[in-house]
Amino acid sequence: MSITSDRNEPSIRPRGAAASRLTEREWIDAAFRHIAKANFDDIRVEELAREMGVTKGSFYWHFRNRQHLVERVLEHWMDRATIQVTRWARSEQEGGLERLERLLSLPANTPPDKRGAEIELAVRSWARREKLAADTVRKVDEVRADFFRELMADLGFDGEEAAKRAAIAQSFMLGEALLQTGRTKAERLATVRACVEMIAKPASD
Amino acid sequence: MSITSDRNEPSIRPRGAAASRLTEREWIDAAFRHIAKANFDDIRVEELAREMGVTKGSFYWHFRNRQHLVERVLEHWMDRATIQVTRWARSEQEGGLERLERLLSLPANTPPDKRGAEIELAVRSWARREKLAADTVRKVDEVRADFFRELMADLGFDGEEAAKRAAIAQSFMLGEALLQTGRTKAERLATVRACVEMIAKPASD
DNA sequence: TTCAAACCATACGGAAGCGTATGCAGTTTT
DNA sequence: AAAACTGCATACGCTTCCGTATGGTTTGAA
Repeated sequence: MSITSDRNEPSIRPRGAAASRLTEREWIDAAFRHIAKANFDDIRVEELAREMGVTKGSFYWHFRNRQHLVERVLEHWMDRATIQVTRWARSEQEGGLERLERLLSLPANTPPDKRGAEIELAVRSWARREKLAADTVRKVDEVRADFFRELMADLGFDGEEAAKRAAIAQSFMLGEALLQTGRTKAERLATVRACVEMIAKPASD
Repeated sequence: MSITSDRNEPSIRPRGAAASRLTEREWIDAAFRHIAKANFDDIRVEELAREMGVTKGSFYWHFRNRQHLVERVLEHWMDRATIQVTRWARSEQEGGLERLERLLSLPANTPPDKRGAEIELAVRSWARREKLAADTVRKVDEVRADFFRELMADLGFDGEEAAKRAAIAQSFMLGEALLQTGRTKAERLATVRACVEMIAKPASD
C-alpha cells in the first residue's frame, strides 16, 4: 500500500515536540469515518493506524483489543442517534407541526459529509449478527418511538391513534433516509411536507 | 470447524454413484443464506464449501472467482426484489386499495425464515462501497417507485400528487421493514392499515 | 536533573482466506 | 474398453490481519 517506497521511511508523523499524542476519542472518530463506507467487521486496527500515521502499538495502548473499540463506537452512535437528536428537537420552541416537519426533513437536509444514513445502515447491518448491536438498535428505535409519540401528543392525538401515527412517521423517516431513488432535495422536502400534513390531520371518519 | 476430528476424514459427501454434483445455482442459494446474517464481503469461498460438504476445488470449477459469485447473487436479488414482487402484486384482481394494503403488509407478513429485511439490509449496506451494488439498489428502488405510482393511479391520483403519495408509501414500507421496535404483528398491521387509509384518502384542502 | 509513567515502534507467531496447479475418480463418448 | 471430459480433492504460495512481547522515546512531576 505504500505508494512511493516499500522500505520504512521512519515515520510520517512528526516526532519530538510536535508529536501530538492520540486519545481514545480520536481512534473512535477514525472508526466512525470508516463505518460510513464499511461494515463494523471491516474495522481494521492496522488500517486505522496507518491513516492516523501511527502503528498498532498505539492502538493497543488505548484499547484492550479490536472488539473494545467497536463497542465504544456503538455507545457513541447510540448517544448521537437518540439523546442528541431528541434534545435538539425538544429545545426548539415551535409548534408540534413545525417540529415534526423539521424532524422528518432531517435526512434530506443533512449534508452528505455527515453520512447519517450510511452509518445508520452500518449499525443496522451489524445488528443482524451481533447481539450487542441488535440491543442498541432496538433501544434507539424505542427511544425514537417515544419521542414520536410525544410529538403526536402535541398534535392532539393520544392512545392508540397517537401510537399508530407515530409509527407511521418513524417508519417513513427511516425509509426516507435510506431510499435511493434519484430525487432532488426539493422533491424530498415536498414529500415530507405532504406526509406531515397527512399525519397531523385529524381523523375525519 | 470439524467437530470430531482435525484429520481429514476423506469426505463427508458420498462419492461415486450417490454423489449428487453441485450446480451454480446451489452455490448462489448458499450465498443467499449467508447474506441474511452477514455482509457481502463476508462471503467466504472456503466457508460455503465447508457448509456444502465440498472443497474450494468445486467452487472454482463453477465460478471464475469470488467476485463472480457475488455478482450473480446481486442479479438474483434484483429479480426477486422487483420483477417477482410486482408481478405477484399485479396478478391479483383486487382494487387499488386492497393491493396497496397487501403490499405494505408484506414486511409484517413475511415469515422470519425468508429474511427479506435482512437481505435488503445486506444489499443496501454493500451499496455504500460497491458501484455495482449501488446501481442495483438504485434500479430496484426506481422500479418499485414506478409500481407505487401505478398503484396511486389506480387510486385516482395523478401527476405531482401521485408522485408524492407514492414516495410516502415507498418510504414507509422500507422503514417499516427495517424498524426494530418490539411491536406485535397485529400492531404492525394496524399501522399499515392506518397508513393506507391516509394515503388513499383524497386531499380535502 | 532524574525517574516513572504514558505513549508509541518494531518484530514475531499464528490464523484465515484467495487463487493456482495438479491429480484423481467417476461419467460419458467413441 | 479406451479415451476424453466433468466435477471435485489436495497441496501450495501469497497476503492480510490479530494480538503479544519488548524496547525505545517523550512528558510531567519530584
